[in-house]
Amino acid sequence: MGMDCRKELLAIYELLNTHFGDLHWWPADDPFEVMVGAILTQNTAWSNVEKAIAALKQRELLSPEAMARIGEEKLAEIIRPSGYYRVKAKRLKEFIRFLTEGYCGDIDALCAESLPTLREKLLRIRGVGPETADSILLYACGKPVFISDAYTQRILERHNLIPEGATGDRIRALFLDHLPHDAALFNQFHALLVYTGKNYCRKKPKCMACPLRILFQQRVPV
DNA sequence: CACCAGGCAAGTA
DNA sequence: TACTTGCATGGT
Repeated sequence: MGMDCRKELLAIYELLNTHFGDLHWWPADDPFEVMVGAILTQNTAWSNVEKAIAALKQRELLSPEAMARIGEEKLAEIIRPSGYYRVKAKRLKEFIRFLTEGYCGDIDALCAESLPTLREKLLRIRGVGPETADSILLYACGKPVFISDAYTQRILERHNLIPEGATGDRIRALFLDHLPHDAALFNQFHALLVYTGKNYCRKKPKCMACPLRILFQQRVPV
């Protein structure tokens, strides 16, 4: 990334935002659904998560109280379409225990915590890593955090904006250090990067044909 | 058929 | 610290 990081990042944002418009993410009816979705979508296509969410809704299990009551094995079968269903049932249970024991299942009480405190607490839960924690913080609680994910890394690497193999922490710090801490900005920025990232394949050769290559190189110095 | 998807934890060296 | 592996369904 060049010397004026802020300008380059904002240039990318403006470019994508103008091109794709407001994507209004996260797709969910309420904050608890965001939290569940954040766990279910780990390394999984969102279309599969939708099936699991629908199954939970149909059984009226999409609340902290209901999900606390149901058995882990039973829960696993219901979320089966989302993949890794035994692991994810355990992770959901861990999260519910955290929410119940720490906040009596009260989402507002959870979100009332300060950003740094809540982030640390979320990261201590088995099954909640940086991306899941940040997704919950931003999209469920409205906290101003930037979410770094596989797409963010791939896009920035592919356009030589960051060195190869940069960690998620470094990438997140890049955005946090150079952009205003604005939840609305981070919300839309991450949405745009995920939306854009779907056009990128893992391996470079194929990706070089991606339609957004031109778009980036017109405006973004490398 | 192969490859991939909005990760994470546990094990190994 | 820095890799490797298991976890699993569903779409292209």
